[in-house]
Amino acid sequence: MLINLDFEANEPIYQQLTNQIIDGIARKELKPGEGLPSVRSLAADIGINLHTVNKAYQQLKQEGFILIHRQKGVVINPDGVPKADESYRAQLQKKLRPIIAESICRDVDELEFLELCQSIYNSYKGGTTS
Amino acid sequence: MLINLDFEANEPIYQQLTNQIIDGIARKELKPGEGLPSVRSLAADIGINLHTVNKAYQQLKQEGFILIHRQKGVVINPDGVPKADESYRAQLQKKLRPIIAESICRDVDELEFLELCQSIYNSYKGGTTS
DNA sequence: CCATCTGTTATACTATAAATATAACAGATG
DNA sequence: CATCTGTTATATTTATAGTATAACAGATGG
Repeated sequence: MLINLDFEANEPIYQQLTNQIIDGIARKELKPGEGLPSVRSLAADIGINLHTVNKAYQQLKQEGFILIHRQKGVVINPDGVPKADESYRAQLQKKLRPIIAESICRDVDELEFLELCQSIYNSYKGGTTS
Repeated sequence: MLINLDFEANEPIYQQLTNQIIDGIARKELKPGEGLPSVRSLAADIGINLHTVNKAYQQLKQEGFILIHRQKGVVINPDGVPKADESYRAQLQKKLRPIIAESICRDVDELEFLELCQSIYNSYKGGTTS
C-alpha cells in the first residue's frame, strides 16, 4: 500500500501512519489476514525510525485493527475489526461535537453537512480509488 | 458562561477552552457583540495561566470568532462568525475522513452515522441546554 | 549450527509544544 | 494618577515526538 506522510504537518507521523492504514482497511485495499511490512522494513521504506512505525502498530494492535505474532509478523485482524461498541460510539460523538459546533457557527446547515458525510462514505464504497 | 476543563485529558487546555467558546456561540449562549472576560480574570476564574487563555483568544481571533479591541476587551464578533468558505470546507472534509474511515471499519453504517450527526445538530437547535 | 529475520525492550538524546511564572509596556478609563 | 486592558518578552518545567543505538529472544532457512 502507498503511504504518504506530511512531515510538515502538526499531526504526528505515527498518527498519520495509523490513519492511513485504517483508511486502507476501510477502502478494502488491506484485507483481513493480509500481512503488513515489518517495523524495520516499513521504517526504511518511508525513511523514518522503526520506533515511530512500532508506535503506530502498537496503537493499531490495541484497537484491534491488527494482530502481531511475535515471530510471524504483522497481520490485518483475520476476524475483522471489532465492531463499534457503546464506548466507541461515545468517543465518536465526542469527536464530532466540536466539528459540528464550528460548522453551525459558520452557517453550514445540517443538510450540507450530512451530504458531505454521505459523499465521504460513498468514496469508500467504490473501487480501489482513495 | 460555564467553562469545564479536563486537566487530565490529552487535549491541550487552550484547545478545550477554544472549543467551549465555539460551543457557546453555536448554542447561542454567546451572542454577537457580547463581551468575554479579560484574559486575566478568566485565567483567575478557572485557575490557569493568563497566557493559556490568551492563546485560546488569539486562536479564536484569527478564525474570526471574536474581536479584540486593545483596551476595550474581548467581544464575540458583532458581524457574526465568517461563513464557511472553500478552504474551510476542505479542512472540514480532511477532519471527517479519518473519523468516517474508522467508523466504516467498525461497521457503523452510513445511516447510523448520519443519524448521529443529525442528533448532534438537533442538540444545538433547542434551548439553552448543552 | 548459524546467520538472519521477527517484535520487543531499554537507554539516551534532541527538538518542540504546553503550561506556568514574572515582568514590563502602552493605550484607555474613571 | 492608579487601574484595567491586551501585548510582548524571558525563563523554567514538563511531556511528547522522533531519532539513534544496542541488545534480547524466539523462529526460520540454508
